[in-house]
Amino acid sequence: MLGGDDILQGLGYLALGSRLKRLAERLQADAAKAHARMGYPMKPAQFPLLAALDTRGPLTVSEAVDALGVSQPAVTRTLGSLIALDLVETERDANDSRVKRIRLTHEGEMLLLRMKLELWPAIDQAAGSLTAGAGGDFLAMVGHIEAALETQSLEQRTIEAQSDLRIVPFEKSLAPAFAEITRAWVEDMFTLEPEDEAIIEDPTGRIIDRGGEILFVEAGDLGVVGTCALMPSEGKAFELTKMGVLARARGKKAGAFLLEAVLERARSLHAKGALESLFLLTNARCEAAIHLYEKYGFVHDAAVLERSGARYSRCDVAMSYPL
Amino acid sequence: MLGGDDILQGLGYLALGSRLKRLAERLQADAAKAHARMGYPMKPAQFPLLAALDTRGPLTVSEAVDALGVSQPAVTRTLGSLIALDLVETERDANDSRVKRIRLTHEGEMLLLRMKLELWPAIDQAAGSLTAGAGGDFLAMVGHIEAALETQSLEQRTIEAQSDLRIVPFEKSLAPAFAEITRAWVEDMFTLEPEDEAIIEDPTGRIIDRGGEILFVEAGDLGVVGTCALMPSEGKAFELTKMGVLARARGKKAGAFLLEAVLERARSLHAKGALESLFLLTNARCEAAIHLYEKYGFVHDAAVLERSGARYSRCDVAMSYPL
DNA sequence: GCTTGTTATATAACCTGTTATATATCGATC
DNA sequence: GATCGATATATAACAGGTTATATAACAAGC
Repeated sequence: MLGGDDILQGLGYLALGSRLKRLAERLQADAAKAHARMGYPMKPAQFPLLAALDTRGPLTVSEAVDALGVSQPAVTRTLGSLIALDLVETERDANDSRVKRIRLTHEGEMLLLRMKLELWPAIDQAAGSLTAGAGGDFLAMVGHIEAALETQSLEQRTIEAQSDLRIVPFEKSLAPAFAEITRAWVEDMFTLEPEDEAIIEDPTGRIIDRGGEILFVEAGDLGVVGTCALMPSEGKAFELTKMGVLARARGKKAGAFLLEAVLERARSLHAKGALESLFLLTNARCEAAIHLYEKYGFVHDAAVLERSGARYSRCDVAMSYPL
Repeated sequence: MLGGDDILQGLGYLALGSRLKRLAERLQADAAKAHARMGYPMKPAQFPLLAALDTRGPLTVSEAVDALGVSQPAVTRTLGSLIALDLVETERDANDSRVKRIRLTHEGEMLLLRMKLELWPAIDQAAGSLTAGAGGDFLAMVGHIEAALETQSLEQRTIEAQSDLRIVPFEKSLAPAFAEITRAWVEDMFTLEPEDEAIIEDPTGRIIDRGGEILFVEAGDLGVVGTCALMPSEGKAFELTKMGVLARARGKKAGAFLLEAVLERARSLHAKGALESLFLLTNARCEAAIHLYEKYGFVHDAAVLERSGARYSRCDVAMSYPL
């Protein structure tokens, strides 16, 4: 059924919801087939309610909601379909006419008796055999996850796991931020050269319109605090350039976050055939930056230095990124 | 969210489908919340397709079906919603105009880039924390189950795990079978007494109409091969009686199966207040039967023998069932 | 070159879950 | 005892999965 390798598996925990849903659909479809084969007039969504009535005796709608852990409309609908099959019946409570008490009919009890003896043990055994040899008690793990979700929702856990860094793509209104950030770090360590000026003045013309990209990183309340560009060079070679993060955002790993994003874009452009090679030019005094570049896979490349190093007088280090 | 104890947990593997569905709904709902919080215009069902396009490049609809493991209409619908959001676009294949190739738009690529960096690692980590300490690798187990399902469907496994025994409740057309089975075993070991004759002649009047029950067991091609009755006695005491299985069905455990069903009915009647006590009368020569009764919880009871033993001359053993 | 089966995608109808909201009744308070 | 918030159930609309079937284009054989 699953042809080739499975994308959902590759996504790890991210796609767990989709994956469990897919698995659940299959299990329910097979359970429905088994019930149909035995001639039981039931849909799989109905038997949790039947089972609840069997083990707990008559229940009100609210009690059933509580016992099954599904929404109240889900119970109301299932109830309707079971009444249509004459398997359950309802009566209003004598004391409180809002509440409806659900009980099995005799027919329902007999059907349930047959299912419990004839089919359910087989399904239970079959499902058990699916998980056998999987290296643990699957039901217990599902129970553990349900309990963990009760303690703290996935959404809450996500918020806690999340950093406040955001990626923002270039748009005209961000041109001043691009200039400001670039000026800040260049003037801090070097002096602004004509090449810098030209790019800062017209990022749209020099980068965007020529097929390049500029990304920004935003750090929560601090707003845009960093930028980095992929600028087309000779042929399909691109230069990673103008990477800088404002001093006030140090320590938030904004640089690494931004570099990751830019490299992701470079790989995507490479996959589309728009980009064939990627290099960068820098200066040996930028130790932290060079360390970061190395960490993300850039390698020192003398050939690049020779070919393009003359663009900036400050440039004495060149690196390229293996694609 | 789950009030009190959870019926689905109590059902074991039987309700695994419903339970996984419930869990998946929660995970997807939380993932949707997280995406909404970040301002991404996406529904959780869409991101498997986006992720597939991201990691595999442009895909045809069929390739996406294959990669995601969902049905083709599901992909077609998701595709429609992503096109409406301008995140993907399609083009007809040049060679085969039936096939539609899906690719990310630039906007889609940028959104995906942001999600991949800003949110997905947090969701992945959060979901991972849910399963931490559950005593095993949950993802690996899910993968194992998926693989096991590929090998053999749950339905096939169910068929193999199933015996061919069935329970059939009384109806008029089964009165002759009731008589035949009862005659067979009584006449085999004893002689038919007036009490036997009366019940055999009119099971409806003597048992059913008085609130009793008669169940039959059917063994595949052999048809109905056994029966057993719950007959109202004094007050709310019931007698388990006329239990017999035809010789040709020996070795299929039909007796145990039937007894289980009858006791289930007795417990149900007890829960409703219709039955207060249950006893049976037999003869010491019926060793196999007595052994079975003991196995299922009946205990020898001299008081019962004294009170009701006179009904049959063959009776020298009485037992009662603790409720 | 027409027919006929196969393949790729689209559409329809249904299932079962959800959330949001309506309705009816209860219970408590003024 | 009228009102008003809370509670029990019903209804409506939507989400995302399914199966079954329709439509269009390709491919192969006569």
